[in-house]
Amino acid sequence: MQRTSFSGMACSIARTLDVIGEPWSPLILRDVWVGMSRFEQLQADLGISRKVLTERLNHLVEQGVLERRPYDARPRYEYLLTPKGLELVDLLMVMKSWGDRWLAGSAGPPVLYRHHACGQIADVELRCDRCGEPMRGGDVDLLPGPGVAKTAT
Amino acid sequence: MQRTSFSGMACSIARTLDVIGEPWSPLILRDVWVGMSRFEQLQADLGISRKVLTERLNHLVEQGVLERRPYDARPRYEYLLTPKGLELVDLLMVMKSWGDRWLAGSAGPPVLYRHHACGQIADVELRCDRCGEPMRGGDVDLLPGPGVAKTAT
DNA sequence: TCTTGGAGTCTCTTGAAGGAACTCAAAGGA
DNA sequence: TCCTTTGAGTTCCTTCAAGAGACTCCAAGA
Repeated sequence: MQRTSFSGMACSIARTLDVIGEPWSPLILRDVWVGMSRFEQLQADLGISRKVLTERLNHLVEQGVLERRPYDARPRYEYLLTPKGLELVDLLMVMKSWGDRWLAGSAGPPVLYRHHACGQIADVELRCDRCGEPMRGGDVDLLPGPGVAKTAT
Repeated sequence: MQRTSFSGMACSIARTLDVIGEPWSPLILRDVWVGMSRFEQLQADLGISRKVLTERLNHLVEQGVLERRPYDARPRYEYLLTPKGLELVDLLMVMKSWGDRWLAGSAGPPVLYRHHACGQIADVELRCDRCGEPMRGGDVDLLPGPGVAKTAT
């Protein structure tokens, strides 16, 4: 995996990668999001080594993305999304759209989303939070912000 | 890095990770997006090992995310985003928003986006491509799609 | 002919990922 | 009371990717 940590870079993309950029982490997040919350379930579903799963879960809990909670009098725990983690699911939804579009082939999307608000099968679309118009890679200029060249505090 | 390939999974998130999930790949994409297109520039900016940079660039070219193009009569090449790659930038923009919100701290965002359409400093927001209402992790149900349990073709 | 510079390739070392066996603690059954 | 079961890790060993830096190759220009 990445032996070099990205967290020192003055870049929110790099910092985000330090939270969920390690191998398996996005898939763990996906599984927890859809309700697979226990160690054994995750391990069986992903086929990940138990050692790595332990490391990833610990990291995600430390980063405040998951919460570890006992669900029994015996030492049994489950992992749940925090609000911080739920907002990370945005990323998964965008990955799903891109994968559906470019990698699903003739078989079509493996999974569909039904949007609660309208009840339709839908995908996400990126829009400007100011004007509401579409906002994608080619639609912006980059400017230095206040946090440029500073480490996060 | 991930020794286990995710590409066999019937999941567009996993498949997308097989394209840009390796360490450094999203940062390479970011750099190319903002106009850093040459090997030496990328290596110097990221501090990545030359061997790994070569591997990543080759993989991204194979996957159709980048295009390798000579820019001189001498053997000199530059890397450019393909349309497939430009759509992947959606992912970077969402990572930037999340990182700004949860990791930037009091210093604030290192980088700002100015949206061409409205000229304002803005961030992306996820909306439903059917009804236009906000669409996030908690706003959808998952259904099996036509490509479920099939490998992509 | 020699030098320069971009774009890699090679080699060596370190350490993360895979895989499988082992541990631990509480509950429930014989 | 002791034994078994089960979820949740922990340990250990092997393999292979990442880091670091030296080396190569090739064409242009001095």
